[in-house]
Amino acid sequence: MKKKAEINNTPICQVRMQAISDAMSILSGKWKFHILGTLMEGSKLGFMDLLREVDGIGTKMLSKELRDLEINRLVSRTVKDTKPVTVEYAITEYGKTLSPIIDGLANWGIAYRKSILNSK
Amino acid sequence: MKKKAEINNTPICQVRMQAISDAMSILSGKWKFHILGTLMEGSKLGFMDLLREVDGIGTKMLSKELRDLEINRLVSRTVKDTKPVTVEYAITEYGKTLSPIIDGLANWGIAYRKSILNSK
DNA sequence: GAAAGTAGTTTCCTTTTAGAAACTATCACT
DNA sequence: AGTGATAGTTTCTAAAAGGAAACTACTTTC
Repeated sequence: MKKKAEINNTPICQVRMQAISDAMSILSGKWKFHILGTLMEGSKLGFMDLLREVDGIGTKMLSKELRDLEINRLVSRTVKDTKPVTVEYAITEYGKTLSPIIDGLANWGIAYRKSILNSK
Repeated sequence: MKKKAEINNTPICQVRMQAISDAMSILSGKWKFHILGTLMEGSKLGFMDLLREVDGIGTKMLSKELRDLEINRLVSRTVKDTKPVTVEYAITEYGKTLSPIIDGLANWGIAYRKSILNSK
């Protein structure tokens, strides 16, 4: 005689689900992981550097994604008073806490490719 | 005199980036993690069970997301020849390999909430 | 003074994603 | 014969995401 949700009704599950939604809303979009991954490799990159490194991205998306990441304190933006004004984007200490997740995702993706090749 | 991408031009980085794209394309969408998380808690659930457990999802999305997960071998679908036909959805062994990632994401999301509260 | 590099913004358009509601189809119970 | 449960599909629509190209604005170099 169960009509309502049972499994996901526990407070622990609801907190977990909410946490996953939070994390995904911050990391969603086509480019976030690529930008973060690039900044984790080579710290302190300019806008044009990122535009070259992140294959396929355009200025509008790069600008928007960097703003999102900055708002969430995962990336820092520093304007330098150089001759032609330059901007330094870098990953923050807080942003670095994502690296286990990014590594996990990358390794899972690599294993996934292998499992497809092996299953043929 | 660098004009082209340097960091992400290494084969290792390209494989990593591709792997992240692969993983995200499989796990993208609003509901995948919720469905997987639910199936990890309570194995063997029917369509209507999932509809009740996954708060807010509709039949169209549930059906579509389950199909995607099944195609990627993360979820199994078994039709039982019961009186009114029932279907059992369960997470596969392969799907379970995602649990460290889901846990990582959940824990990061929980920490993120806390960091926001503390920074006030 | 024209070209090229810095860092973006704006506009317009297409594609993708998601949701609500209605519908199909089968079976059991009353 | 009507109600309610199973498991979906279909249609129509709205909102979000993404991209190409043009544009701003400033500076240095040729």
